[in-house]
Amino acid sequence: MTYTDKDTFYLAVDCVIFGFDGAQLKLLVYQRDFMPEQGSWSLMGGFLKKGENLDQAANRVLARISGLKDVYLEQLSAFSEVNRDPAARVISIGYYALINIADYDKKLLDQYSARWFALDQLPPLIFDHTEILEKALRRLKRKAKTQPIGFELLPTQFTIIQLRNLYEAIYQRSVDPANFRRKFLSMKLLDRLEAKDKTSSRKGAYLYAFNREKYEDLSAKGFAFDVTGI
Amino acid sequence: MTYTDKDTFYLAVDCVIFGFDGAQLKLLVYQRDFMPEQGSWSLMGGFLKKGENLDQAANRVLARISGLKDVYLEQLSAFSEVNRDPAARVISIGYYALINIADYDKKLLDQYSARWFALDQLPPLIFDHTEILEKALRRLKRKAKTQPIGFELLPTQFTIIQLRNLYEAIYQRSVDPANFRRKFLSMKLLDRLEAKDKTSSRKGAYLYAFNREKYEDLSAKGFAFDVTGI
DNA sequence: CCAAAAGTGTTCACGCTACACCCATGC
DNA sequence: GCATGGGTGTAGCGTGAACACTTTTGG
Repeated sequence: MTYTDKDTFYLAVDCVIFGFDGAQLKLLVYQRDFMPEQGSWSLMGGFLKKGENLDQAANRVLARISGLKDVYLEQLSAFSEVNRDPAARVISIGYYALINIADYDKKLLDQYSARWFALDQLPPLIFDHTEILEKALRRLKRKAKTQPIGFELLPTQFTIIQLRNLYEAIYQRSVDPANFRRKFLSMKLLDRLEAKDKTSSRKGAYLYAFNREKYEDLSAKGFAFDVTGI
Repeated sequence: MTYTDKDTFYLAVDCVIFGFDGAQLKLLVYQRDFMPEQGSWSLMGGFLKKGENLDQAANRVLARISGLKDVYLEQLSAFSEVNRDPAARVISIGYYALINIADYDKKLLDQYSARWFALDQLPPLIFDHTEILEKALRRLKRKAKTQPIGFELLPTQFTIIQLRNLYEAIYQRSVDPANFRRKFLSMKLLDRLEAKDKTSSRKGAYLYAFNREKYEDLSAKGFAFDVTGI
């Protein structure tokens, strides 16, 4: 071995898992079943194994608690304070995931003592997990303006109003319905479907679907998704 | 130890070091003096030690090759492909630094077989260092629009034209002089000095200094640095 | 017909863009 | 006085913000 005089470290991944219930942005956390801090609320995490890279480790951890694969998952950054985990020197790589909360298998909640919390009702989290969450939130707020990642949090069919509710939840402020609608439809990335959602009005609201192929096409031609001015 | 059944890993930091010579954005790289890939061009890097966090390790590495402290340094992300370093499993945390190239101690170039390269004249880099560089460039391009980090690459006194040259170098495109000047001065973060720089014209161009105190003040009051529309 | 939610139109102000123009200075 | 780069003025266009307005439907 070439680097035998160098130190080695435990490496963990911790996942900030976001979901959207139609009104609020929510976070999936669980109660640790091992020491230290057994019983305290924690982000879903796990240790990196020799044969895998960090993205693979994060996907493995996410699949375990959510039952989901092919989920939007993005690396945040490394958290390395010397005493962040009192039990041992562990460097953690933060990730955040966006999942459609309706796809989530509720049976897993009991199995892992997990719970969805609204962001303003979160219990205290262990270690530096609140810091990881804050980084995830900042990243989500930034990315949602310039990448079409909001759709990851919605069902495949959704109304413009639901989409607006999502953006209002992410940015914690109200958004003008008329301008939001125009802004999004002007990008021509949403296909209007025949069906209407009549659960919240007599008139009914058209359902739309995000046309990812069209987005990829336009992106290749220099188009930039942008809803900075909503 | 609590996690004794878990794997451990070497952890490295690799620094993308940017400088600006007045016309071009440049990158400081060096020739490795140890195996593997001895003699190949590489980002400046080093291994994390037990008693320090990643930011400290990156600053240590940077101080060694540049002789500089208190340099702008920001974490990019983790690079963890299983075979990225053929000699051993090493997870690297990428960083990028912005330094005033005039402050740089040229004596260190020989000492470390280091060299400044223009971005379009870079030699091949080892491992995944080109990927780290690309991430650094994307980050720099994004950040320079919304944070006053460009000044880190300039002397404390500079003309508006020099500042514009820097932005043109970062974004690889020409920028309208009139609009750039107005945009920057409208933020009122630059103090105009008495002195003029007469090296490139008879008339002379006023020197300016970035007023960081004013920036901090305004930021606290909700002001957002923004040159997106240059 | 009415209430309520979905969806459209219209005006205004501001900021980016482009480019014409003026200014200061050394030779 | 004129060439050269530094610096200012300004008209036009596009877009976000605000809010009034029309549409649709079940009761």
